[in-house]
Amino acid sequence: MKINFWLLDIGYEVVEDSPEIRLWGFDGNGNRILIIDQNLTPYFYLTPKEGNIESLYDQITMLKGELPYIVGHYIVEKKIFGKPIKAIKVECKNPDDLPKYANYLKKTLNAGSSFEDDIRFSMRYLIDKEVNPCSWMEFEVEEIKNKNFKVDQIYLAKSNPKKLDRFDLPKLRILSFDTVVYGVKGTSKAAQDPVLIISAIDNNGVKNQFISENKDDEMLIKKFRNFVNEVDPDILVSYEVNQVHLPYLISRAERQGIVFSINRDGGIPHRSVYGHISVTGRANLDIYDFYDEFTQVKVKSLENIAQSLGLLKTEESVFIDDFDIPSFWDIEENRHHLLRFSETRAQMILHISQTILENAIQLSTLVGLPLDHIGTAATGFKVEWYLMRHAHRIGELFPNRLEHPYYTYEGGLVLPPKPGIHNNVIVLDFKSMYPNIMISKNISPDTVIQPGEPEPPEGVWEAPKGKYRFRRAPSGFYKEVLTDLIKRRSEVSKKMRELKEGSFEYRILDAQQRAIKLITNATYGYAGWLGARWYSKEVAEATAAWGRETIQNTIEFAEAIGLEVIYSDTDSIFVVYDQAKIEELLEGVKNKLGLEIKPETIYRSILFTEAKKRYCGLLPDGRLDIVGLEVIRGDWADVSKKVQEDVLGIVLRERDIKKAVEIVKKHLSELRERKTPYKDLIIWKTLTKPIEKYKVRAAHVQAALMLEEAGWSLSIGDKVGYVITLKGSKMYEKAKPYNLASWDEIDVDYYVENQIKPAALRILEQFNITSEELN
DNA sequence: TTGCAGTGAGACGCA
DNA sequence: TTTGCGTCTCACTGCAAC
Repeated sequence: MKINFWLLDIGYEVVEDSPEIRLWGFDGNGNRILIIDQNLTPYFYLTPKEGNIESLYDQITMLKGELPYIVGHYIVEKKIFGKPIKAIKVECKNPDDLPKYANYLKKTLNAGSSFEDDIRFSMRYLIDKEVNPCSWMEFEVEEIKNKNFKVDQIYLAKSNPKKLDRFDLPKLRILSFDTVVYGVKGTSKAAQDPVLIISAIDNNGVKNQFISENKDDEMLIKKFRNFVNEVDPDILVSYEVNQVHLPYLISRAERQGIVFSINRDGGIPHRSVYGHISVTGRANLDIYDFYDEFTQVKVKSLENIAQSLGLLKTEESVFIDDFDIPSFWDIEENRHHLLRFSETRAQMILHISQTILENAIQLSTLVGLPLDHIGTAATGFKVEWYLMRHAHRIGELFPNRLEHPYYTYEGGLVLPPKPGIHNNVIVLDFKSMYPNIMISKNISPDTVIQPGEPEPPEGVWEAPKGKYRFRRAPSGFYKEVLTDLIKRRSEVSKKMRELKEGSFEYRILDAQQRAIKLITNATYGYAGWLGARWYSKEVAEATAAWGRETIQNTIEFAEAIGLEVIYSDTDSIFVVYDQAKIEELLEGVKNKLGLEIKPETIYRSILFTEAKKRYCGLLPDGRLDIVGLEVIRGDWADVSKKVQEDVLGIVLRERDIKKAVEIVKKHLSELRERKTPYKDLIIWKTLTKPIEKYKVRAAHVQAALMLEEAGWSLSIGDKVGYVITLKGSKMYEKAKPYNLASWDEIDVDYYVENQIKPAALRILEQFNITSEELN
């Protein structure tokens, strides 16, 4: 029989010596189903050291008796960096041992290289069968019974999947949960600290709260496990679920001999690639992994993200810090606050997940990674999986990751700005400059002409300063991929224009075009990444060089026709508005450079200091567009950021320097009178390496040490919040974690001289205001 | 010992 | 575990002056 199928999760098992792919998802009627596909044999490729493919083939034939795990081998025509080569496809029984087999054959047979032995079998399946997760396909299947999986139906695949033109989403059951753990000193430890509360809520309004009895969490964990299985969510979501909640629950369960079986195959969640925790048959999403979607939130916490999305109502904002949990739990009449707090968190997680999910699903479909890997896979890998799919279609072998020497090259061009306030300034942007350059110059690892190599008959594109050459034809790997991406994005945008903004289809397409844009724009960076399979310094460097040349020419042209250029950074120029001349510029750039430049923002006025990459513009609707300045930096105390924002507002909207000075003074006297909220004094900084690796003593590292002493365990990527106290003279001596200090210890002078004044003067110095005038 | 100029580490943001 | 460009603060070093 034929069925429609929407893929949610993929895995594989080796059953009785032969591998099977397990596809978890939905049929066309909304049933949760499992399709088992046994129609793929694991394999890798082998190439001979010197040209003689037949002899390598024969050697393998002769070895076959000794190597029962090799089930087949064939000579195939492939390409590597565009060059045709012959390779041997070696098929094996067990997918987990491919690298081992490949190495053995390389050693014994003195073969040259192996390829694709490091591709996980489930990814192999997705690529080879051209299956995209989170999308619809058609399968010829046969129903099977007698397998103990938590699904409505189980089928055996009888055909290869066929892509369907169907874009709706099945009705996904999303379960959000939050755990509260008891811990007297610092970070909770599974060995001693019990789980107090688990709050769970699904997108149908089903909710439950599990509470420990006298800090015994055995029943709580069992009940939660049963609840998950009962609700049977397709998507499990929480905040820090991969690093904190699930590992903790698993570890607590293990200690008490509870089988924490919440997987659809009856198993226990396990750690998988990219540090993510896999719950077989479901997609486990961690809001924490979708950091980049909330760049405006500087200190990433669930509450801050919720607030930025307008999900946090003031009456709900009972916020309880980790270190306050015991006091709320131990005092019976306060306990309801804790219960309410946890429930609110579960609700916030559910809300946030719905905004994330649309983008994640489209990204998953586009790059071909399963939904639960989308958050955890770094950008470079997302690009790479996308490229690998394309490579497979055109018979290109996936290059192995090689060691490359560290190499830097010149990047984008940044012009020093003209300081002061300018009126009516327009920003002109090159749209996707790097991808378009890569297309127009056919820049790709497989089109590079090596030095000394003769020019091909089709001719070459020569990068600025004659550094690199790229053949004009045929089209290279990157050009094909990027052309296709750009074409797809413009098709999606075209469809969107016919739809009502905010409609379901519109939102899906919007998420789609965002996914495409992400991959398109990351391709240049990918090419310059040392870890990339398709790394090419020629590609990265030449693209940047042509980029500089492009913007340079644009600036010169703008100035030649009498436009005043205020500033320029990489692919944008800021000019004083003059309609006729701007039209001339757009036309000229299009004709001369073959690239499109588009008017972007118009500022009523804009303020620059001498510094590059920092400015503040006043938008037509009266909002401030602040770029690079302290206001939008996460490593300044809120009090300084507020002062600077106030100053910018007055300076740009009212042009009243005196008033701006007064407002600074007002903030300073509030601080001196200790009226400034304590939390506005906290400075947050990230630990970017293990504490012992730091070469100089820094304030946030010292604060981190104090936290560790007090029982917290910190890891790379954690933000440390500290305040500057009166004790000591060096900054690192004066710093103290904010939760271990209080207002009385604050060094007011530091906040005056090193926080508020510098932030305010950054702007006011432009108007000759000195530090003394702020006293 | 103090002051200070120069250098580098470290964090974060822009395109 | 996408790139380079850039700002800014503070620690550290070495040297001169006290």
